[in-house]
Amino acid sequence: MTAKPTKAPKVDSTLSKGLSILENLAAAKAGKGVTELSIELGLTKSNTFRLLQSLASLGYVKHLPDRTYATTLKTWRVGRASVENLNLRELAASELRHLSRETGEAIYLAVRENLSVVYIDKVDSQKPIRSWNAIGGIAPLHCVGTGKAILAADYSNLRDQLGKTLTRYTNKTITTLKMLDADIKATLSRGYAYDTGEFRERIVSLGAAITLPGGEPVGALGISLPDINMPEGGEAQYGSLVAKAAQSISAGLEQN
Amino acid sequence: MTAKPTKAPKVDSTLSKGLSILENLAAAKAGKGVTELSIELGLTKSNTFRLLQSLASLGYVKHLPDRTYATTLKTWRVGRASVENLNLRELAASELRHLSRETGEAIYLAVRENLSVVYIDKVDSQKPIRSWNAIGGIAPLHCVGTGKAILAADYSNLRDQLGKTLTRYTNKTITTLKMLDADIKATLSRGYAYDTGEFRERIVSLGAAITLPGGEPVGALGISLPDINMPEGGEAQYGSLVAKAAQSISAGLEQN
DNA sequence: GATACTGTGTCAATATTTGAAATACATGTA
DNA sequence: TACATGTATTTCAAATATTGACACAGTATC
Repeated sequence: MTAKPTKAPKVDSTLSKGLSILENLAAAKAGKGVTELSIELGLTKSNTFRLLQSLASLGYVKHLPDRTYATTLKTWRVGRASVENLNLRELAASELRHLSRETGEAIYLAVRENLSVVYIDKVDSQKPIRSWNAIGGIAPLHCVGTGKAILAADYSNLRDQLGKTLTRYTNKTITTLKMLDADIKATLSRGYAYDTGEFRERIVSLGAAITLPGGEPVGALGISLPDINMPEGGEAQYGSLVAKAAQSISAGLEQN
Repeated sequence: MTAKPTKAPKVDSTLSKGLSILENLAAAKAGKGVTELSIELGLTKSNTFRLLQSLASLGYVKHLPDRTYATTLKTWRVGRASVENLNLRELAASELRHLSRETGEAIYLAVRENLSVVYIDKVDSQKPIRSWNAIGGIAPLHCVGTGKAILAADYSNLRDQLGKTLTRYTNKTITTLKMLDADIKATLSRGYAYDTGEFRERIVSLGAAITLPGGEPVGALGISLPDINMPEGGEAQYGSLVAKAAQSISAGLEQN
């Protein structure tokens, strides 16, 4: 599926296995034993054991008293360092709060990663009925507000990377490039992207891209809410709010 | 320094080198080239190159157009996941027991959920007259010890999410942001939060936040008791007890 | 105390990783 | 344009580091 079409990957197997253990452990609620891990990952027990030893020596996992293994916070620290150097979060923080205050809905800061957006920061909704997405969560580029905003900002490049048909998530999802072309055009003329429930049933979102001086998108802001929370004329209102906020951050980048 | 005194470490070198590249790249402000990396890490260029290829195939680093390599957000997501599954209860269990032994009062472990704290663990009071709260119960952030401690640890973010006026529960409840500002300031200087009966009439509580190395709060410890149980000078005594316990858990996180 | 699981250690076979050196590419300089 | 210098890639044979099978050691369960 993620096969590189032109090149043979040729990944170092030790590294690959070690990282897959780390991923598995990081995603686990509780520690796991050698046998359990080896089965899940399709490795031999000895191999799994040795890799765990190595990861433990390196400080990435720890050996719990109940003889299971779990990730340490080193994993977290390494990852955290990498987003800190992308100081978008800092730059966007005040606008996130502003949007939250204005709308009371969930506000997201997202960046693109391949054909998805990754949420790198958010402010939770203050309303009882709310949409939910964890920081670190991902969503497909072609069906959420933030994603479509980024897409629109770099469409000539990104369009070709999308497959011929787009994965459907709801009955509102845009699944053909032709339909997407029209939607992107509308997005550009409006100044914000509008997702009418194309990823999650009944969850709508508005998004606007944060761009570098040259116009290259580095991320996007989004407002996400259950459709029943949407007030009369909310689309235009929230849309222009998010667009203005994104513009303001983009302007801040200029003087960097 | 971290040498295992009894055992030979015997770490898989490929894994070790790969992770050190990842660490180095994550800590870097900008992308780095093969040569630069190989020199910094004391590896040969070929070796570095191959490992970078592998990491790229696995999605942990990306090859930028300027021929340098930088970490992707995958690194961050893996780490983030590990924090979300942090088993706070286990880590905090011994401190909960310790606080219970020292004070005999009800001890709580809480995490934030939007503008409330949720109690995820507790040790019941051993005294006949006691306060009570179920595991899974919630309380507003702005009026209990655990909540105010968390608030204080991330005030710049959380302050704006609070409404203009705060819900009143007792005649002690802090209901304006201005008053809250002052209380948070006092909390920070003391090292623990003090609730004088602001949520439940005549139930006071002390709280201190458990924080990640960066300072981000992941939860809080609290002691809750009927005011008539409070001994002479109990505020400072219990306050510093809970603060010390929370610090100890936080410190435990560091060296993970 | 036997059974059936786990986790941990050993070791030879060999597949995998490695470093040196050759090559390609980019950029700058005359 | 040719040349020089600095990168990034590729190749490939050598050998080391990794691997899986198996043996062993704990623990829990019956």
